[in-house]
Amino acid sequence: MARPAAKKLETSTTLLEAAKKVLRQSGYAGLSTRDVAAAAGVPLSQIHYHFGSKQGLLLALFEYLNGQLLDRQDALYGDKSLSIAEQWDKACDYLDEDIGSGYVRVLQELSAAGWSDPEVAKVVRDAIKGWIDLIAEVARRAERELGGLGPFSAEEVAALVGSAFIGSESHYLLGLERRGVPVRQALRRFGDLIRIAESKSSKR
Amino acid sequence: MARPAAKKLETSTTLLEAAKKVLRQSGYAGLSTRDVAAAAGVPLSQIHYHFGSKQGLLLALFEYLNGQLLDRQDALYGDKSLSIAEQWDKACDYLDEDIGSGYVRVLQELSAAGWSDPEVAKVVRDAIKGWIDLIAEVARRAERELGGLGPFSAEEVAALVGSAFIGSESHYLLGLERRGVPVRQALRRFGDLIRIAESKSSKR
DNA sequence: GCAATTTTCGGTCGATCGACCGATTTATCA
DNA sequence: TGATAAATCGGTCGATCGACCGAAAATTGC
Repeated sequence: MARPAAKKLETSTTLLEAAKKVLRQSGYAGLSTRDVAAAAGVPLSQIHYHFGSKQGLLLALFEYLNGQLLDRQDALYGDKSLSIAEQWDKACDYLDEDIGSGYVRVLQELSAAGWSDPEVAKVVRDAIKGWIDLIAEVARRAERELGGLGPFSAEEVAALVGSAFIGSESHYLLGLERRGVPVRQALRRFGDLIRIAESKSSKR
Repeated sequence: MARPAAKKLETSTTLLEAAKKVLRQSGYAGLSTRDVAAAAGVPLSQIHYHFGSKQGLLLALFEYLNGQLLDRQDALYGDKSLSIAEQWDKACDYLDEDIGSGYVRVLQELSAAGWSDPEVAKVVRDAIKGWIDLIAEVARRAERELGGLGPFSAEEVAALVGSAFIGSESHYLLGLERRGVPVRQALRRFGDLIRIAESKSSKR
């Protein structure tokens, strides 16, 4: 019954890191508690002791990873000295970084797991909703500074940008980029569009 | 011998339809050969007889569904009487239709399965690559008729549009739309942008 | 009508899964 | 130090998985 919070940093954190590693390598379908325990070098029963269940481990993993990213996000969107185009470029840098670290794979796997598991869906959805809200804020700033967003509302721009990034991740994981589809290049090009709009509005 | 002659449907087709149904309801993680066989009303061993393995069933399922969609796609992109904005609207209609029929769920589940399974990835990737190539053609047409695509190449536009649609599907499956993120509404709004560009170019 | 082939069927195998248990060790604090 | 709780450990349970088998039935070709 005892379900302590991560007090002894060692084992529970080791398990989360191991779960991340296994999820990167084998995906959600190939993720077994035994694999995670083996990767962590601890007995199987430790998973249920620390996280209660396999699902508990996954939810804890997502919050663990998301916590690592929150500071980064706040730093990006809180820095008012950056132009919107510079913020966009930075977001693209983050995507490259997250692909390299394997976080994208984990996020997409958990997202897919959410399609079947309402509890997982809630956690992932809330996180992505948070990101989209941040994007909407930037879009509202762009609306003010650049003079409108064409036919789009700020919320619609945020939904589109969020979809484009998530879809790009999916395409990348499928290997489309290596097959000639310029996924990330196209995302970065969008920064040029913002730059054009910014130079127009500054000349006004 | 009063056997129902009307229900002489091929067993393999029955199995594919059953697999589609199970995949819609339980996702890839919850897809077992026994569930499929039960949903189809045939013995388990029929799956391995007709498709060799579980993976063989999945690959056949994707090609089965994709074949149903190919005619529709060709009809959309082959109809030169439609304006680009009308083509966009129709694509949005198709998305609604595919969400309703459950095809989106199946496609996304198979796509996710491809992240771990190279053979599944190849089939899904080739199909999506085909769609993106079609979009690129439309983008080239837009480039000619509307006078350029801003900083984007046709291939980049295709990559962005493809990502946006796939990402929208993922967001929809997560339930983000019901939480106030205007996913499909934003996609449709993009048609307005095309209409603006078309009216400008016609006035030229 | 008969032989060859295709298809259907029930049953079972070995492997793996998540979960759980009791016993043992380690850490915490009076 | 001794008592109490937290944490670790090996082992095992029932369930489910994909795959496979040989026999039976249906279909096809001659």
